[in-house]
This record gives sequence, structure tokens and C-alpha cells, in this order.
Amino acid sequence: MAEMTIKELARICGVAVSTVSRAMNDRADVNPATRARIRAAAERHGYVPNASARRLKIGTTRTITVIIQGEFGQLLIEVLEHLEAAFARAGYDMTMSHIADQNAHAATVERIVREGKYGGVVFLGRYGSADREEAAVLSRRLAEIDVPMVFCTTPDYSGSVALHSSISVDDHGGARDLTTHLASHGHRRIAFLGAGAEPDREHAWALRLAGYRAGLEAAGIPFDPSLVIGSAEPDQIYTMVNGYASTKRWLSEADTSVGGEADDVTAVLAVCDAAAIGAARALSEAGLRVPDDVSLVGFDGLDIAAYYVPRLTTVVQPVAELAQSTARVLMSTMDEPERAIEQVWIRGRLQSGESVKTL
Amino acid sequence: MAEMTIKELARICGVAVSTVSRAMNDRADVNPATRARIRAAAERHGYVPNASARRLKIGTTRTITVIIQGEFGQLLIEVLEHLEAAFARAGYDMTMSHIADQNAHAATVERIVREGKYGGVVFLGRYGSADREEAAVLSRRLAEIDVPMVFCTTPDYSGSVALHSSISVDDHGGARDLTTHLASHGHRRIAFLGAGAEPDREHAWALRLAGYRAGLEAAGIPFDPSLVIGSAEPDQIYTMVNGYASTKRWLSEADTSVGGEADDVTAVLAVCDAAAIGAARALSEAGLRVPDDVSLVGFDGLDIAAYYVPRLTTVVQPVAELAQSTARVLMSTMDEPERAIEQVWIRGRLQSGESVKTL
DNA sequence: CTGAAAGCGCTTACAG
DNA sequence: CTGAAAGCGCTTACAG
Repeated sequence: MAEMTIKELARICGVAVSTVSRAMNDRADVNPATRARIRAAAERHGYVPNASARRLKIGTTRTITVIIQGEFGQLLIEVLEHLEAAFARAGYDMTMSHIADQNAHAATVERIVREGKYGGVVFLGRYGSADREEAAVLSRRLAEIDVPMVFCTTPDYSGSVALHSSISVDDHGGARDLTTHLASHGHRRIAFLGAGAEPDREHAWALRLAGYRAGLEAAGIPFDPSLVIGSAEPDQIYTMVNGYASTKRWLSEADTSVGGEADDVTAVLAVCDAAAIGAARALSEAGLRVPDDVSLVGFDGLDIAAYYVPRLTTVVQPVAELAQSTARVLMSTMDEPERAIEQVWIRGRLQSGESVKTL
Repeated sequence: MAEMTIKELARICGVAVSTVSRAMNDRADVNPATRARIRAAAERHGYVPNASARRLKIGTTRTITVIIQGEFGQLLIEVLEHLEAAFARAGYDMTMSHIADQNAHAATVERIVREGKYGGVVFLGRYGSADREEAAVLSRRLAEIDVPMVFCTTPDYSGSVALHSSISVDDHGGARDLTTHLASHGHRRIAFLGAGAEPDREHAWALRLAGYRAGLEAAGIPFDPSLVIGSAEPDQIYTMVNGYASTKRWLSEADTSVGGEADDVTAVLAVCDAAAIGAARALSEAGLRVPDDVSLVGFDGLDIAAYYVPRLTTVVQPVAELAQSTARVLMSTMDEPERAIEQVWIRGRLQSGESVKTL
């Protein structure tokens, strides 16, 4: 079936192309009867306006692209689905581009954006380099591109002054709540599992680590750096394999080191649910049961947390609210480009499972 | 920063726009020095050709879109990542469109495709209606659209004659292997968990159910329809919630019914890993331990299968091969549109865990 | 309410 | 090797 153009449809309907254009775009200044006739013919012949020609002429588009970078798991899928629904309700198409490269070059992103195919951009997930300076440079280059842009589930890395709006769960508050929860169940030797290698204040793990420290402090528990367990897989922090490998390494080091710090740990706060699942397996292999021997909590509120045995205590990311907020901020920025930058932090909800023992 | 056009860049370089075009597109007939000078200027000024104008002129594009429909989980993510890598190696961009609607209207798909933004289309995941007739109609309408198209992880629903190439894991063979595996460990009362409601031969669950029956037959075990457990959530068969709810319902019905069929079941073959995880929770709530009281196997080979306690015996989908095969078939079809339809079935690998007890 | 015409930013024969 | 010109399929002032 050959592609039909506006010209052919105009000929078929016996009108000018401009009239067809007006009819297809629902302009007020068309005779309702003409409009109906044209649309019926379009439907019948399967005419769909050429998106490239339209965009070239209009200069703008009702398509949003979501750029997903790095780790791409269940959490981002859920956010994506809500984003799509939110944009669809507002009459926008949404498409996605995944950037596999852990350290995407600004150039890759720039190219996607500058091609001019999109009216707005959502960055989803971790973006840019783990390296602070590099990330800041990327952020500044992005800010020079004349396209509305907002970050979702990742904060802005620009440095002191935020250059982009961002919407995230309150990582700090969530981890603090989990720590307080553990403390209120009698735990005082609480480990944090899955810290990253770089001292980067804005990464989710770093914010969660800070929340953990705040929770300890609120409970009057002194912070012990030896209870911060680093990631064995720093390139894939938020995964089962990292939770597993990090816990394995920690347990074996603790066994052999003087003092055996692991021995008196009664609870582990994992950087996310996936890492917690990996940790649970490593603990099990070491003969430690959850929660009888060690309590374990996660973060994110994935399905697996609710179906795991034992059900995992976690903080549920408000995915619907994150997506709606992101869509709202982006569309506002598209309407009003000079709009002020917003940093939105949405509180997650602590969901109690069966993985915490009361001491 | 204003968007730069080819005209401005031509003026800056003191050449004609046609020369800039040739330089940017790496044509042979440009003076290497001119070419270098133009590309340097483009880089310096951040010039990126307007994709819409280019596409309008060329009529074709090196962008592939992956249309994901319905359930979108970890398995599809892994396939997606491999697809992207495969297309990137061949110089194609890849973008994704998710269709949330379980029963996408052909119109939605047609619109995406007819807009003319893409050079090829991959359908990923289940597509079309669960209803056989509706699915066949969609398939036929899709075949009328003049765009290279291939189905990945889903077969073609056209009816007797396949209209589209498709690449899937060997669902039938995988389920047969799992059943044989269970039988060889002494199991004879094996349940199949997660059957769908429609008698649809091509759905993954139906193919796996058929493989299960073939496995039973090979082991000389009579097929017992009462051991086929239907999906409590037929709209989301391949999920934890369905595995959980279906198992719950089955256990409670079996308890109250005459004969209590559940009592003598020693093994459950779940339609996929996610459903198996849900089933494991339901079994645990009923006081049944895996594998001591019931053996349990899944399908897909997700990370969770390897990290769950007990490690889940499953068939690992060959995601890399699926993606590479899909990319290869699609690109061949783009080069040669009249190419013959191919149906590819790739064998999965049985991965032994700790969830099967030897009787 | 409708039509004729200009032009969006590119690419590609066609001349030179 | 380079340039001038036509045209891809649309939309949008501008006339009527």
C-alpha cells in the first residue's frame, strides 16, 4: 500500500491541500461538512500526515523523548509507564532512547536532542559520569541546548547552582525512616550495604547513606564507618549481583579481620531492594537467616519486596507521583521556557514486611 | 543557543549548501580539505542536521522503533539492551514506543508506523489481542503497511500463513525439558501453573503448556487436566501477582473439593520465573516448603531465579541470540523487502537450581 | 469558509 | 570537486 500524501487526498476530495491540512488539524475555519468529508476520506485511504514534513514546517513537536541511561530495571519501567500515561493524557507522544554507555558522552545526548525531533526531554535514571567534574560539565553543556529538559529519579549534577529541574524520591528521608524503624525495633549495630566509590553527594546511594547517618544520629547511635559496606560492583550498584557480591566480600573480610565487625551486626540496610535480595542469598549461604539472625531492609518497593519470603521491609517509591510531577514540570517548561528551575523531592512510604526482627 | 542550519554553516565556511551536505554525509566527491574544514566548523558551532528535513528528503531513515506492548518486565529489558547494541553496531538508531493498551488497536500501531519516522519496526513482547480473530485481523492490517517488521519473543498471529518473520525462544522445547527434568527426578504428579483463558496456540503460555504435555508423554505420565492451574490474573499472566493469586486459589479450591487434587502434587512448573516467585510465596503461606514439600521450576532465567533462596531451576532465554537474530532478520528485510518470511525458534538452556527435590 | 503561494532545512541530479 | 536549483510534504499568512 503506497504512502498517501496530502496532495493526493486533496485531489480525491476535490479541495485544495490547505483545506485538507486545516481539516486534519481541527482548525475552526473549515466547513464542518467539508471537514467530515475529508476526514472520512483520510480514514478510508489510511492517510497519515508525514511527521517529518509537519515537524519541519512547525518547528516544534508534540513528542517527548525519555533518555534512559545506565542501569535499567523494574523501577524505571514503572516510572516509564506512568510517564507515558501522563503525557498521553496531555496529548503528547512519548518515545524512549536508551543510552547503554555508562559514561555517555555529552555528544550522544546532544545529538539526540539537537536533531530536533523532540519537544521535550526527560532524563530518567542515573545520568552522566560518576565523576563529579565530568558530570557537571555534561550538565552545563546540556543547559546550552535549547530544549526543555527535566531529570527524573536523578538530581541535577551541575554543582552549586541547579541548571535543570529534577524530581526524585526523598532518598535521604526514606533511608532515615528505615534506620529509625530498625532502631525502634531495638537494633543498634546497623550496616549500610552498597555504598559507591566516589564521594558524590547527589547519587541515590550517597543520599541514602546520608539518611542512614541522620537516622542513626536521631536514635543516638554513633556512626561506625566500618559498618558501611562498599559496592563490589561499583558500575551496577543497584543490582542483585552487587548486593550478593558485596555481602559475600564483607562477610569473608569480617571473618578474617581482627574484631570481626560483622559478628555483632543485627540489621542491614541495603541500598535498594535488588541489592537486598542479593544480600539475602549471600547471608543464607553463610548460614544466616533473615530475620532470625539478621534483619534486612531494602529501598524502592518493587514487587519482589512484597513477594519475597520473608516479605522485605522497604520504602516504596511513589512512582505515579514522580511521573506526574515530571510530566507537569516538563510541560510547564515547554509552555514557558524561562520558568524557574524546580527541585522536587517526594516522600516515599515505609512498607513493613517480615524481614525485621524485634530485639 | 540558536539552532544552526546548513545555510548558515555554508555561509560561515564560504561554500554552497550542497557542499556542506556532501561533507556532512561523507560523500566521496568532496575535497578532503574542504570536508575537514566544514566538519570542524560544524563541530565548533554545534551544527546537527535537522532530522526532519533530512528524512523528508531521503524518504527513509536509519532509525528502528521497537514497539513494546502489554507487560513490560525484566526479560524484555534485557532483550532491548541487546537489540540496541546490535542495531548500533550496524549504524542504526533505535527508539522505543510502549503501547500500554493491552488490546492495542491496529490504528495506534498504524499511526506510529505510517508517520514515516522509522525505517523498520520490531514488535517486542506479546502483541495484539488475546482474542485469536482480532489478532489475526491486526496482523493482516500490519502486513499491508509498507514497512519492514519483525516480531521478537512473540510469534505471528496471522493464522495459517505467517505474514511476518518472528524470533522466539523455543517455548515448547524448554517446557518439555523442564518436565523431563522433573520426571527424571522421580516426579509424576506435576502441575502446570499459569494457563491462560483462551485456547490460543501461539501464546507463550500455550506453547509452554504444550511442551509440558509433550514432556509428560515422553515420560509415560498420563496428562491430568485437573493439574493445569489457570491464571487468576489473565491480563497479566507473566507476573508475580498472577503466580501468587493463582496458587492461592488453587490451594483453597483443592482443599475444599472432593479428592483434594493438590495433595499429591509433588512439583509445579510455573509459566515463568515471576509467576514461580509468586507461587513460592503462596506455597510458603500454606506451610509448604520449596523443595522439601513441593518442587518448583520457572522459565526465562531472570536474575531473580539465580538469587532466590532456593535458587530456581529454570530455562534461560537466550536473550543475546534472540536480539541478534531479530536485528539480522530485520536488516535483511530492509535491504530486501521481498525476502521470505522466517520463523526462528532458539533453544533455551536448562539451568539447574535448588528448587527440585529428588524423590 | 477556501485556495494559491511561499517556505521550513535538507539532498541530489544536473551543469560546469 | 563545487554550485545553483528543484523539490520532499506539510502549514500558514494572505487574498478573496
